Amino acid sequence: MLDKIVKRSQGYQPKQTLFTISDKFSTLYVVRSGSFKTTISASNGREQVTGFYFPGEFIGLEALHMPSYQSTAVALEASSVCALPYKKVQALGESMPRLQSQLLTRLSKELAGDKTFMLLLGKKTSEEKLATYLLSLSKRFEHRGFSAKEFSLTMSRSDIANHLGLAVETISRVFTKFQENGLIVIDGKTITLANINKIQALCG
Amino acid sequence: MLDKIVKRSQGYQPKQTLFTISDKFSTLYVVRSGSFKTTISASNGREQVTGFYFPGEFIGLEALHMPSYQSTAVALEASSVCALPYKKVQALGESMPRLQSQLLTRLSKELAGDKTFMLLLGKKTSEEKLATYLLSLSKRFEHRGFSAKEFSLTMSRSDIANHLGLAVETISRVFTKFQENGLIVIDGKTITLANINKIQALCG
DNA sequence: CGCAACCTTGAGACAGTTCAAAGCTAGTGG
DNA sequence: CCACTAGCTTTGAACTGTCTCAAGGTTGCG
Repeated sequence: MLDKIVKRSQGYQPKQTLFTISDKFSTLYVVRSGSFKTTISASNGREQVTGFYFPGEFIGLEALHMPSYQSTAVALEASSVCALPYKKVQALGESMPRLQSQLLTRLSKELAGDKTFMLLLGKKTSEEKLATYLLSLSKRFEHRGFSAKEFSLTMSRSDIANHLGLAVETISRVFTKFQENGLIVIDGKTITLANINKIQALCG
Repeated sequence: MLDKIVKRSQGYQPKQTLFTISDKFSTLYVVRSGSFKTTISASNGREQVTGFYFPGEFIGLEALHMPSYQSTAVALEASSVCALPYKKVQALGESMPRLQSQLLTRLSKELAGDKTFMLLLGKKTSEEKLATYLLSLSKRFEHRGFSAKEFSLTMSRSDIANHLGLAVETISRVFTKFQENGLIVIDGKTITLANINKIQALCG
């Protein structure tokens, strides 16, 4: 269905920018391969990682009907995307309510996810935060047909820490503790969830 | 436009529930008068206030195309809403792309707001949090044609604290400090922003 | 008017931060 | 193919913003 409006499928290098807050909004992106992070920043330079995006997921939904993007999106590794020029999506949507409906579904799911994430940021301890985060990644990968137990952490410790509202050092310590307790095994960028039940129990 | 699908306009008492997480999703609500809060809760009983809603604002958007609501909505004062049965919204949307477009806009704005809120929860100090919150309320009221400087805090200190990821005691202390520094004046439930520039400067 | 819920203030405790330094890893060019 | 460097990660130790606990004030409803 979307084939008709995919403008191009483009490659990105690690740290390459997909769009910036100051860019005019024109295009929705769907991750084809690799992974991305989105960030927003406060006036004083502090940054918040607002999300990570994997194959099949939409980037830029929060900018729909806005003059410009509301965040900055950056590739975490060698990645590629499908670009959906929004004008075409909209034009096609007029005759295909299903398409708009698809978008509504994606948006409301991301919204629901963000509300859940507020609970994490506002109420959880560092261990609960990391446990919840790892499990959420696991479920997303599983949903897309990948292993729920073993996957690659393409984002840096610092990105994870920032996203979860913690200092890098804290994340590092919790990773170490989880490993000592046999919950996970880390080998380079690859993490294995050795005891998903125990991780689940730690989520709070 | 929406007149055709408004099912009823109903009144709610303080603390009365609009919907619960366990309720089947069927209806979108638009606040007509008063105010509401939405919350989600963790398995262990901890709760997070995910948002406050004032006249003209939609409640329940994150449940679109979901089997059930994703949060609980409760009236903060005597309030009323317009109920939009989603089936009718959807049916009408087929022939009126504008309507779906309206929904997309609302959703993406709420999404953008939530991303900004992550920055607050993850990176700001207690003073920055409260300053940002007060200013955000001020802008929302101004946008709807009410005073930007003086309005009623219909939610409890405890709701504010919870929403901002702080303890009630901390919020109380910051309110006191802001008052001592001449930033605000509080009289019962009414707050006056005495020095918006200074508050703005504190937002971080 | 009296009770229950809410708000404020104080003092001590602690989770997570900051600062500092050493270990590791991956990418680059000779 | 190895040596070198820059950036990332880990670990330790001291510090601090916010929380928790406790108690006294205030508000508003019935």
